[in-house]
Amino acid sequence: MSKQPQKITNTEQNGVSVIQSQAHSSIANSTAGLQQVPQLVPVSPRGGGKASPPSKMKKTILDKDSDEYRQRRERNNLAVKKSRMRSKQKAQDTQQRVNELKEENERLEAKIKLLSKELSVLKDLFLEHAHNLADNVPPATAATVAPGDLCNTNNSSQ
Amino acid sequence: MSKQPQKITNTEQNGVSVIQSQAHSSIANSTAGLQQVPQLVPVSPRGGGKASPPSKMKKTILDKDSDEYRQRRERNNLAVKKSRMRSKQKAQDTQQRVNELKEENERLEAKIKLLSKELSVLKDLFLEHAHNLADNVPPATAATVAPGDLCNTNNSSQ
DNA sequence: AGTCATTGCGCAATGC
DNA sequence: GGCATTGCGCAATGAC
Repeated sequence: MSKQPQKITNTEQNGVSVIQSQAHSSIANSTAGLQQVPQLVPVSPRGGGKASPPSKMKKTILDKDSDEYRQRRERNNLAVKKSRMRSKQKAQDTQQRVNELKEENERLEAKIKLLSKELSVLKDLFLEHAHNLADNVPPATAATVAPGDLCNTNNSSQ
Repeated sequence: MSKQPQKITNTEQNGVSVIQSQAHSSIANSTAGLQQVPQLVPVSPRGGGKASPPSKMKKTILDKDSDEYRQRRERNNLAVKKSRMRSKQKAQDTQQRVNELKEENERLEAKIKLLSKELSVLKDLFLEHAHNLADNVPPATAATVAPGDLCNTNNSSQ
């Protein structure tokens, strides 16, 4: 969201475009030789001889052709790649976890069904028996059971 | 500590795409007034009469300064952004799904525990009663129960 | 001050 | 032709 009718394409600095190149030297560009043309080197930060720490200015402009720059880039590229790989892996793992959990869920649900069934059978049996007893002789332990407590097949937890 | 980059995978943005040759050039881009050097025309990829549609050669080299090019880029950038947003959203959703499933899992597990408990209580009661009966009078329906079937609290599915 | 890790972004190739 | 995906490099920023 947000797009203006403008074709900006570049990372401009805070007002100072730091672009510099040229000198297509050799540097081991095993990657590829690039070259940019513009050469805009910002003047020194401040004509002053002093440098105030609490200041908030851009640091040394980075030289694109610098050896260090290239090295830094390369390292970062590597790090980026690593990071992305890891990120992707994680996403994949998460997805798999979902599948596993789903399976587990089904398993549990099946178990619940089974237990419920067992329970209901047992309860019915029990009730039936209790009736029989009541029909003939006064129950002994049967009455102790408190059927109301165990007879709710529909277990409602929260 | 890791490895050294040694691949020549480079598709730098600035430097044109290195399709299959080592042609690269181009310049930068800028936002404000920076001139570019739109002079970059890779030679024809195939030296031949070409003109065969079914051929698999690169098409006209794209001009960076072309209006259409810019437009195409802009569109793609938009699409990319959208795609990435969606991707991220999806990952997030998946993560949440994991959480939900985990919760559900716990719930189910608790329920199982409860049912198991109920079942065991009922069974014990039942057995006890059966014993009582056996002690006094020969059982009637109690024998029909086949305790072995219902007494495995530890339900082991597959 | 120095390093790696993350992240937004644009480019280009490629898959529909 | 067009959008969607994806890998990649760059740069800013975060976390040590």
